[in-house]
Amino acid sequence: MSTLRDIAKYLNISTATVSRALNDKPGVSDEVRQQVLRAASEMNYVPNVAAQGLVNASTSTRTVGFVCVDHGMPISSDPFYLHVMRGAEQELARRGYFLIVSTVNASSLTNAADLQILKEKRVDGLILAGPYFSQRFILAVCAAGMPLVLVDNAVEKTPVDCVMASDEQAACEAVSHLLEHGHQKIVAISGPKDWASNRARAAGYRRAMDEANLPARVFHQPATTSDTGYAAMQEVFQQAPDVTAIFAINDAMAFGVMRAAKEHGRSIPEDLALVGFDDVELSAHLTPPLTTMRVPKQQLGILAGRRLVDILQKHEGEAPVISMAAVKLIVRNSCGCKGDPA
Amino acid sequence: MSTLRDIAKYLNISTATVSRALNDKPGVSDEVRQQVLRAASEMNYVPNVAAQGLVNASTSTRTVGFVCVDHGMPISSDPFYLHVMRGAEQELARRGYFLIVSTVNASSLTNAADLQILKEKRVDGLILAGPYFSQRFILAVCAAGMPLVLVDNAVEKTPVDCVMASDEQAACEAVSHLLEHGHQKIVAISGPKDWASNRARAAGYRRAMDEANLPARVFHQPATTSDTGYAAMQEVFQQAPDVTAIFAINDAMAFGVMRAAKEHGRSIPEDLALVGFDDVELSAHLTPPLTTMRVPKQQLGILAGRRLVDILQKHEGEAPVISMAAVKLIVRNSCGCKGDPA
DNA sequence: TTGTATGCGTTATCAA
DNA sequence: TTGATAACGCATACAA
Repeated sequence: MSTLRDIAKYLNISTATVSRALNDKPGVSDEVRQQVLRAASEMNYVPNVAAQGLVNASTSTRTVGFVCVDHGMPISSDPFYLHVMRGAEQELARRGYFLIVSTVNASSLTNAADLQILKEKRVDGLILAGPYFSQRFILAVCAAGMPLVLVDNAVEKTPVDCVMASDEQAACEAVSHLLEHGHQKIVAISGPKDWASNRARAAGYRRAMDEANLPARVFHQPATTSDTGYAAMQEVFQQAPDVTAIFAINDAMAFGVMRAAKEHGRSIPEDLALVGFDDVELSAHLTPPLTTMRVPKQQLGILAGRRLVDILQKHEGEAPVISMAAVKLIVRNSCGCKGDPA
Repeated sequence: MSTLRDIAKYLNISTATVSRALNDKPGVSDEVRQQVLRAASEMNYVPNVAAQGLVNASTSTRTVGFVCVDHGMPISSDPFYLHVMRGAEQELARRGYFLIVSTVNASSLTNAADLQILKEKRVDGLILAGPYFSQRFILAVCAAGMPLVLVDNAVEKTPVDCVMASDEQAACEAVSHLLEHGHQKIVAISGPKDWASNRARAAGYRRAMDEANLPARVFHQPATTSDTGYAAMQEVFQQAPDVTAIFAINDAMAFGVMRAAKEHGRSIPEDLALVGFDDVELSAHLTPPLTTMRVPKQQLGILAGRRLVDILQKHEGEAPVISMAAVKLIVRNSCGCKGDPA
């Protein structure tokens, strides 16, 4: 409840000195600095953000925004980004920042600059989570001078800070696992081509196939849901009925694959091997349990938060960096490996 | 980017008048008011929260905090409160408020008033989600004059705003379903006695048993996780080996029950019927699929957000209210009902 | 090293 | 109905 002035009065010095001492600025004798620090803690001083935010734009709100887009789908079935958010919040809190979360619906994403959170200058920086943000939108935010970190997204030409899973390599590993099982006719099922993670994962698939001198084929869908996985599988059954293994670009699509396979009387993994990607909660509990690549969702958030604070505190000096979190193969049964005895 | 002064200058009037017009305060002619409103929208005026927050505490930050506690457990396995948060964010955004999320660890919950979010006066009100907040803590927050809405929690004597599921009635319904299957020896498995939802659900169980003139017995555990569900089940097998049906206070505990039953060679539902509570994502996908009571998690958040804004805007006039969201029985197989042909 | 003075954008008080 | 002006709490340019 006490203010800078209270401390100044108490010590019979000026508020300017108190401010300098508290902010580790030069121009204060060590002795006075100590006194101020002690008094501040005794008097339970807490800076007033509003006042700080008001002063010449140099200062900050120590708040960042976490934005993801509500794409109609029942997000409840995919708490992926919620876990990312948790990670971000955790890291941000550790470094003294607060997190404002905001879900925008896809339609309001056209005009870049009418994110309420931006207009009101409530945040020092933004974490944009998910592939639904368009290049144009992202670049517009950048152009507005707002520090930015992308999660599970990336822009093509311009360098922008982002954190991804190591999609390409992990996809390659997933497909290699299928190859080790002896499969040769392996097809990939994916969502939109222009999503960064899809692109990278498809590339990993292609590399693995190429290294094995096998032809690659990717079936694209407009989304990466269970339903589109199902739809993709119908295509596969029609156009490539002899495939023996599927690499699904994410677990949700893999679920659709399982449903389609069951309807076609193909049992997994005997008649059709399957590997997913993400390792969402459900995957371990399906029949058969899904072999998949585990993306460290919370760590993605931690990395994003950490990077954003670095940018904020270093006054955006350095060039953008791309962070990639390691992904782990989780062997369960859908690939053909034997299950746990349990 | 434009300020009050910009508008004032543009219209050749004073900032005071502009402020009054924009805030629907009396003392402005309709004509001027119209002009101001038009100019504001033309000039793309957005109020500066920092400045508003600085001025005599009368004004607000239009921000509320959503805090839940990190209780060591891998929260990832239970995104319950994340869904609540989504609901809150959605409703709050609709009413022009922002949401700061904050996860505190259990240990820092002792000193009520050192929630950073409170000290810094960043929020106008708080949503406290989950049963982990102690009475003392909650009352301390209230005493600090911070508007407050509880979710899935409630205090004993003092009236505090809160939103719950209709736990008592739903539990009664769940147990009734078991009774309709002809079960008589039905036992309840629960967590801590002093959690509001556990108390209410146990009461519902007791009422149903009582109405059927059957003896009731509740096995308590220190938490409501899969592991404690498993532990509780061990007790049941020892102390009441002849039970034929279990009412688990939540799905997580039900998962533990299923595991224990399998180990004891009791198959569900043939040898042991089971009903859970919450309907988390996983429940539909277990073998057998879990019959359970569906708690509308997102709606809980919506209700909490709505109530908090009401409090904030009505200047905390009226008395606290308890909102209870309806809960729906989801019949699957663990209770003994036949499954879907699918 | 320290203090004085000013401004940030808004609301509130008081006078016109 | 309007306008001038003083706060709000802090950071900083400038003077001492």
